[in-house]
Amino acid sequence: MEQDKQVLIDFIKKNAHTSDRIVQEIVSHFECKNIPRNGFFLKSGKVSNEYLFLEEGVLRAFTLAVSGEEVTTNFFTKNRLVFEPSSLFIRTVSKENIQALTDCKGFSITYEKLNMLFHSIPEFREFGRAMLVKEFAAFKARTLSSITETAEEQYARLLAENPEIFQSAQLKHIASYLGVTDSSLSRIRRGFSKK
Amino acid sequence: MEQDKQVLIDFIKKNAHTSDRIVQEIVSHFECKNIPRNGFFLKSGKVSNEYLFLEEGVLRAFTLAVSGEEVTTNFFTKNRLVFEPSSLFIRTVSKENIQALTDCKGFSITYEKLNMLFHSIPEFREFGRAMLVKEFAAFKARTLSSITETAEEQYARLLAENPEIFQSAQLKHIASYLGVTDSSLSRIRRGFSKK
DNA sequence: TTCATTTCTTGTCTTTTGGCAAGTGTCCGT
DNA sequence: ACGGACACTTGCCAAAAGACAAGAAATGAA
Repeated sequence: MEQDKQVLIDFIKKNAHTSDRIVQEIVSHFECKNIPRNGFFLKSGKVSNEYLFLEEGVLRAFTLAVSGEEVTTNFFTKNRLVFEPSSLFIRTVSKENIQALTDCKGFSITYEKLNMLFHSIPEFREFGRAMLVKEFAAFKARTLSSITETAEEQYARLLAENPEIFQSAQLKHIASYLGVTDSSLSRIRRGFSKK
Repeated sequence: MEQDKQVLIDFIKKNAHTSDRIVQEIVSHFECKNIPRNGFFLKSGKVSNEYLFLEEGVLRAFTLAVSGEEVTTNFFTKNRLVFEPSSLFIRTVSKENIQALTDCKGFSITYEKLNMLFHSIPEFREFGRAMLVKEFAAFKARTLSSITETAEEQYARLLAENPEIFQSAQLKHIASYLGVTDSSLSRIRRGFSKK
């Protein structure tokens, strides 16, 4: 029985400039993927083997700092791709975990099939490169804002741009993403870092 | 007259698994590129059009924060590639500047030729993807350390891993790279943040 | 509903960092 | 050698953030 892949089809159409027939061929290799809340899309120590389009839900990427606490490195929200480039594409052991904060559903494809499509469909290869570069650029932009903006400004922007994260992530998850402690973030929230 | 491209040849051989003949074909499209100290490899507002292998010298990438001051986002040292992925590959206007801190020499290829080689030589395409992913992974690793490590530890690691940067970069360049002010970095250097 | 666990807030205090600004040092050109 | 521009250091004080701990609020299970 076939799932409704319309959202995935629209996403690929928008980002790969190719015919409807080829888009159909591409999406036919994606499989429905559900991850329950708290389930893992990727565990550190494993080699990532999946490329996921997230149709619904929120995920969080994190790594363990030397001190032992979790540091959130990314959030993933609906209608975007979820993958860990270095582990997936260089086939190395991942340092990151990617965990579902809510029940998630989407469509995934294995590394092997993804590569097969990259080889056989040049437009999809371009799509893959564009998505990789887009992730890279987004990551750079965020890093830059972590240097130039205060935690307060970053919080405000995250809230404006990705409000759905705040429905599912804990305060400490967001705090470590912004590089502050959870008590500091709690104060920032209340609007008075000042006494 | 031909320049000595041996270092470039070795770099590509090490990172692209292909025949000597194809490596020769690839490097034949690279041209000698010299950038004098303080010259720009890329200026913000322009679309990047070059992919550079740096044989000798040090470059610095930076952007202007809203407050107006320069924030160093990267350093490039010899025997690695220099490029700005989002501007080069998505053909967007760059927010970053890449400027030579010392006289630099290397070999560059235009976007157009690079793309042509990516299309005609699958192994070089793989090389390109691997380099992109490698840059991405390195960038992520650095960002992570900026959250989990103190400025002091980051400074120590930068000094251990890229001592050549300290020969050519100013204190304020390194300070903004580490996300601290130059006076703080000066204190860190002396080893007494403590009174 | 009630209890227990977890999450979040808040107060106090300490440490770190930033913002000046003055002082020292270094490099260049004349 | 002199002056000037620039880079770096340092002191002082203020602002920001962290550590720790107590308490409030929310969540979930029985």
